[in-house]
Amino acid sequence: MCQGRQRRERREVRVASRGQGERAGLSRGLVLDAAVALVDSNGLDGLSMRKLGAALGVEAMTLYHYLPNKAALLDGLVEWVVQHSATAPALADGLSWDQMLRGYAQTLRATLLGHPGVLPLFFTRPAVTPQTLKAVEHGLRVLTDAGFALPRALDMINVLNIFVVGHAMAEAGTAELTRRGDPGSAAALAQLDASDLPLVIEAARLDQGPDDETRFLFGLDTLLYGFARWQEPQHTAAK
Amino acid sequence: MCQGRQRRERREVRVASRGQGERAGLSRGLVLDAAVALVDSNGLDGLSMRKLGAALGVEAMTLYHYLPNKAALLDGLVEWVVQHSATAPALADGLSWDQMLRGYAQTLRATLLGHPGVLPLFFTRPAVTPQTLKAVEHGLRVLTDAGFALPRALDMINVLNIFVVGHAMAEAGTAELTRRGDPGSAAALAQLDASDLPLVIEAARLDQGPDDETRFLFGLDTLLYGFARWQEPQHTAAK
DNA sequence: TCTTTCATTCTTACGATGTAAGAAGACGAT
DNA sequence: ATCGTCTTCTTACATCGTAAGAATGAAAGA
Repeated sequence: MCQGRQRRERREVRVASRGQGERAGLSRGLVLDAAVALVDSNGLDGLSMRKLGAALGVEAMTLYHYLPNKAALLDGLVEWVVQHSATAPALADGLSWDQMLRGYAQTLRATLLGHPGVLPLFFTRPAVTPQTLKAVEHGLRVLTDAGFALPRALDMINVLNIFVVGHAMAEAGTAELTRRGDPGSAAALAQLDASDLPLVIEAARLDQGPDDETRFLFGLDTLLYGFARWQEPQHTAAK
Repeated sequence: MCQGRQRRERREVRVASRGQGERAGLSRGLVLDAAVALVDSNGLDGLSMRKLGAALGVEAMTLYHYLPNKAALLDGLVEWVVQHSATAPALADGLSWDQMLRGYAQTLRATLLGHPGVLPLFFTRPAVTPQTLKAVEHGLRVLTDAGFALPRALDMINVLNIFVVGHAMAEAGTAELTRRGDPGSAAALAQLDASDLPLVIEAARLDQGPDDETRFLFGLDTLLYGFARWQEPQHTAAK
């Protein structure tokens, strides 16, 4: 195994230690796996080419054989998360259009929250993969079959996506803030005249119970209820 | 340009040229003004302490007299945008609850799109300032007066905020993508079997007309229509 | 077997970044 | 003048993405 002679300095024994000149047996997939793991445990800021290389037992420049640059690595993270998302529930047949959208939204939220570090990338790197297009196609079919006009159906999917990603982002953002002390809001609140904000304070007091998921479901149900308005009546009963 | 014409200029020829040892007359406000201008023209990536210093005719380290670190600078950007937002329309009296929320959402969207580079910061840096709390208080009062339960009203404001910020972010994100070529989606689309996605293709063909604002208003109206469901009937006619 | 080729990995180096530490200049008060 | 204080600059360090090219080892042709 570790046949490395000590011509050079002795390397620290790490997970992926190799002898001198030995190959690491990498691939784009393995690099992305390691990158996601790194981001999951250390956040996006903790992802650098050098650290990723170290996690794989390799120098940073080696990674450029599998990815042209760091932007491609970030694209790969989004792609990875999308491909590891469990889309099966939402693609099941026999669901009504609102059940389908509900399942889709909840699955997407769970997927995104499973990798909060990758989340911000979803805004600037639209994940247009065969898989996501298939999902959109399926969604459009269910919605048009249910009596929604095609452009309307696309708007609905678009709005729903924005809400889900935005809500997950907000959840992950506040979670990260509370994780490291949250110095800002306390100071700002302290210097305010509380008597000027009776409703805010009362609401904060009442609102300690509901968690993020409850709030998410409130928004989701609101959207679905609002969508129903656009369903054209002559199709409501059609298969 | 006209830089380095002399070793040390004593007269103030340009905005940012000072004699040796002369003071720059900075302040936190001026630093933030310059930072916003820099981000507006060069994007978030174009903002570095050195570049910001150069824009102000000062070395990078000088900025640390007005801000403890770069995170505080980013916080300041969010604060700046919030404080320069025109909240007046939404705070006008005599509006129905849905008119108020509509105006608020449209004003917020316009503000955010006015500084797209700052936008991503809104997710991780909740702008809890006296001004925003005042706006929330006003919103809660209008909504409770209109017959919404207080926790429900807070959820509504929360969901609306997420939708507006999320939508603005998506708009700014795709705008930036098209600004620099958008190589990804074309390649992905080309290698797909178009016949598998008839609805997606038809929708894309039909959807060339509506712009971002139309889509935004669709989502906004959907939310407002959905919110109305929670209005408790005994108050609908009050005040 | 030797040699050529090629994929993979490493070394070195450059410019840019955030910022710690402290020196140095300018100014108001004594 | 001397002092403190505010402001600015200088220098330096670790870390970042990555360009250029050398070194290694495996596979393939001679």
